[in-house]
Parts: sequence; structure tokens; C-alpha cells
Amino acid sequence: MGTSIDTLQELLFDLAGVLPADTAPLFAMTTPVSLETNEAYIREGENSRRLAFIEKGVVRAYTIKENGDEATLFLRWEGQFIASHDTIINRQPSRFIYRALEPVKLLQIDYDVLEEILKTHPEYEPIRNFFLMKMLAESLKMLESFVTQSPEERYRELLSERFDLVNRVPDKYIASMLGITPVSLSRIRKRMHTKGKTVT
Amino acid sequence: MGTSIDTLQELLFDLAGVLPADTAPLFAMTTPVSLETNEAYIREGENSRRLAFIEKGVVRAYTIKENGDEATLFLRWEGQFIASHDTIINRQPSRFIYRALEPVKLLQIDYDVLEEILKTHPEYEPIRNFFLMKMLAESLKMLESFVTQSPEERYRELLSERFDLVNRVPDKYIASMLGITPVSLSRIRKRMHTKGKTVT
DNA sequence: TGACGCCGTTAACAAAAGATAATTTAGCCG
DNA sequence: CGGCTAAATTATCTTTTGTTAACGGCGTCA
Repeated sequence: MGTSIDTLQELLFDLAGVLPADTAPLFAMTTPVSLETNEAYIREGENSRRLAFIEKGVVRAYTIKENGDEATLFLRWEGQFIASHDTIINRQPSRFIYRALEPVKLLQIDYDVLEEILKTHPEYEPIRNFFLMKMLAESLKMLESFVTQSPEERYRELLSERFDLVNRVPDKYIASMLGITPVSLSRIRKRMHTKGKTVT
Repeated sequence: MGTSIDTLQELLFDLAGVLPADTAPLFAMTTPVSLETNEAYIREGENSRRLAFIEKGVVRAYTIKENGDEATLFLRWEGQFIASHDTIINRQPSRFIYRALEPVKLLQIDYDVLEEILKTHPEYEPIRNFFLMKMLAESLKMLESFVTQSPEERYRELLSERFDLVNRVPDKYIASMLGITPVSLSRIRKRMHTKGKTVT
């Protein structure tokens, strides 16, 4: 146990030079959370401003479209952060659902509590910036892929960069994240088998 | 003159309760920049870590694809921030070009300088968070539109939310931002004229 | 004014994706 | 092991997009 805390302490030290011994005030406010497969972490309409570091497992963020279909915004896995961006950034009830695709272990903190701690411990600010920048970088990277690549190219890139993830997650969620239907993803895979076998 | 500074000072006060009189150290390090139509603000391969508040005009962030075509990642206009995310977040030479589509007025600061100021003036931290969150919110909103909407729906939404922008910017850049070709955008517009005239 | 270039539109065809439904595969639970 | 259910594949048809090229409008500039 304590793996998440260890990892985050390393992060803090690397980023801000804060020694593990000095992080007590921060980690005193974190809560370990376990989720079963298919359990919701944040539900639609929820207002809690939770932020979590994923120690283990995969979490899917998705929304329900007007026609009732689900659309996966992104997947997050161990080493990444998840946050209810509607509630934290926009102070709106969450339009998104965050659900575990596997048994998940999180280290959770409430964003409001984090802000309180930052008032008295500004030396932790780099953590907040780090997590914001990391999420921004990931979003921009996905955005970039949508304007520069075809669905097939996005899938090929995902395969080459996150092969493990693609194999852990049902195809229909991968398809949805790529902005296409499962049927279409299936055709892309067929095309890839018959034609060019290259993975990049 | 001073409009950008006034706007930012209001922002700072609203966000952090910092009085305009106390923002001298911050604004002493900002530089007003003017760009002509079609002038590049940041070029491909550049390493400068510039961050700017747009007082007036529209800036386009785009990249050159392998096949030589351009792909527009986003457009930014007055009241928004632009930043070279490759250099600031990833510390890599910029793969993107930031170019003025109209005469542009910016208030610029170097991110490294901003970080220095933040070390001695942690009361400005909310500014950094604000700009990061704003960029993150915008990116996530665009990402959401890609996984939940068709190109036509994205265009209709853009029209209803940013009609002024669509009319200020050549269609081909709008198309590229929507992830489609100019030909396809033209067909979408034709369809919208003949069929449903509703804008949402 | 006339030539040039850029941009938006249109056309024609190929390629890909959406929608729907049927079929096969695979995982899960008793 | 058998049976149930969800997921993935396949098929068919429609719609949309990509590609390429041609055409017209419009502004710039010599």
C-alpha cells in the first residue's frame, strides 16, 4: 500500500523540491478510493469537485448524447489524473460520467480542500500546475489528432502508442473515443489486416 | 491605450482580489505587441515560451501535415490567451505556427519571466490557473464536439455561438478547424440553405 | 483596365462512415 | 459444460466526406 502516495511524493519532489516529510498537510487530506468494475466514480448531475490520481485501473469519461447514445471523451489510466472538469472549471453539474472499466484504485482529494491547502502552502502550487498542464497537453494532443488525422490514422497511432490500453478496453469505447462507430472501427481493423500490416 | 492592461487588472482583481495598484511588478514585465495581417507570431521550430493576451484581432494556430496541407488547431480572438503549448508544456520546439488573420494587438509575457514573478508574488498564482483552466476548458469543449457531433452539427454550433468569428475568418480555416475540407464545408452550407434553415 | 491569384462553389467519382440488422464470437455465470 | 448476454464482425444500403478538377467571383496590382 501507499504506492500512489509514494509516486505523488516523488512527483512533488521532482517538481517543487518538496521533501516527502513536508507533504504531510497535503496527504492528510487525501482519501484512497476503490472502485469495482463498472462502478461510477462521478455521476451525471453531480456537483462534487473531486480530483484523483489513478493508482491502478482504467476510468472512462463519457456523456449521454441527445439520441441516448454514449460518447467517450477520454480514457485515463494509472499514473494519470482524472477530474470532474464541469464542476471544477465551470462550476456546473457534471454532464459527464466517470466510470471504472476495471477494478480501480484512486487517491482522491476535493479540489476546494486542495485550494485551501494551497493558501497556506503555496509551495505545493507546482502540483496544481502540473496536473492542469498534463490534462491540457493530453487534450490538445487529442484535438490535434482530430484535425490532422483520419479515423484510421488515429487508431493506428493509438495502437502504436497505447497498445496495452487498446487490449484492455472494449473496442466500442475505443471507437467512441476516436469519434466513430464500433462498426466503422471493425472495418478499419479489417482493412488493416488485409492491406498494410505496418503499425505506423 | 492600456485596454489590455485594464482588462487583465479587472480579471486579477476578480480572481485574486489583487488591487490594480499592486500589479505593477507583473505588468512591468509585459510587452505590447502588434501584428500585421498574415504576420506570424510564433513560427515552426521556435523555442520561445511566449504567452499573450489578445486585445484585438484573431490568431490562428496551425500545423503543417506530412502531405504539406495545413491543419488549423484553433482560432483565438480578443479576450482570450494564446500560448505556445509545445514550448511551454512540453519544452519542445513548436510544431505549430501562430499567425494573425487580422491586425492583432497583444499583451505579451514570457512564461519563464512569469514563473520568476510568481516565486516572489504567489498572490498572482490565480492568474496562471485561470489561464490554464480557460485553455483546458476550451480544448475539452472542442474535444467533446468531436466525439459527440457530426461536422455539420459542429458547424451549426459554431455559427450559433460565434457567428461574428465565422464571418471574420475565411471559410477554409473554419473547415480545417472542424476537421473537414473546404469542399465539404461548402456542401454543408448548401445543405443548410436548401433544407432546415434553423441555426440550432 | 487587364492579368493574376486566391477563394468559394460545383461537379463527378471514389472512399469512408453511418444506420440497421443478422450472424458469429467470446466472456460469464450458474 | 451449457446457456445467456454483450461485443465484435459482417452484410446491405444510404449518406457523407475526400479527391481532383473546373468555373466564377473578387480583389490586388502592375
